Amino acid sequence: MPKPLPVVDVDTSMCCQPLAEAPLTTTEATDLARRLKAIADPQRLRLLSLLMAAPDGEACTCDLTAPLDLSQPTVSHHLKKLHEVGLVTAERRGVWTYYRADPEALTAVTAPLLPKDS
Amino acid sequence: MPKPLPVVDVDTSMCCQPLAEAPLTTTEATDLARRLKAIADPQRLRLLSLLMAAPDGEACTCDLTAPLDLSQPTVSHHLKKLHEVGLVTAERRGVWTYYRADPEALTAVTAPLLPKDS
DNA sequence: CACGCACATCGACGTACGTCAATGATTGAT
DNA sequence: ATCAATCATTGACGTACGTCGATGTGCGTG
Repeated sequence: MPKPLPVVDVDTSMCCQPLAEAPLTTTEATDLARRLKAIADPQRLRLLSLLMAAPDGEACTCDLTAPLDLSQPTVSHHLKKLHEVGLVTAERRGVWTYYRADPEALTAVTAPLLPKDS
Repeated sequence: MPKPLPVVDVDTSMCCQPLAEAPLTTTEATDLARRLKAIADPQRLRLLSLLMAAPDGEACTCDLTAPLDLSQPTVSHHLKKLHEVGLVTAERRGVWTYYRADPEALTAVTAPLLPKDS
């Protein structure tokens, strides 16, 4: 049999005491989820790691299609997704567009998830 | 006109030098993306924050439907998603199921995204 | 045993996502 | 001006996601 639970006033409308104020508002959660969705993809994670491991920390689109084994439009699409949330920067140099991962934007995504910022 | 780019051997098949080895393998990226997808949702982020801010760090399903303004099946679905990747623990006590956020699992998700672990 | 409560599962719906082939846009070179 | 190369955009396809109502499951009470 299960352990006896600390009964308080179960037969009322409220089964437990109300929760404390949540530290994340609706808009905060929406914005954070938007950035998290951008990196919550295997190919985009590999994309970021490829950029960070690249010489001079940058790479053009044509460099990324082969190691990811994806078509050029797909890589362009992923880079756009990452760019929209500010996780990568884009710089056009001649025919090529060089992408670069933004470390500060990455830490800004992980910061709200850490236990406490005391 | 754009700046003159450092030409090396552009007219060959390879436009640039190949990238350095990526620190993320395909399986690593897939696994990390799976856990990131679990938290890349506004409601699940609010769910986690509600759990962490709750008294004793735990709450049952019935406590979470009202502050999230979601139906009970939807909350149950989100809790299952978080449970599948180990971000929350579930403990049945009587009629209620008490959920609790796992701080170590959260830091394990953010760890690979931080700049360097030197 | 029968009833009520909390929770999980199922089925369905609309929407968003990941991917590609085809096409358009822009740049540098001939 | 024409051409080739890189990249972005479009349209389409299958799949997965978020949400709900309805239903099933398990537990505690009378």
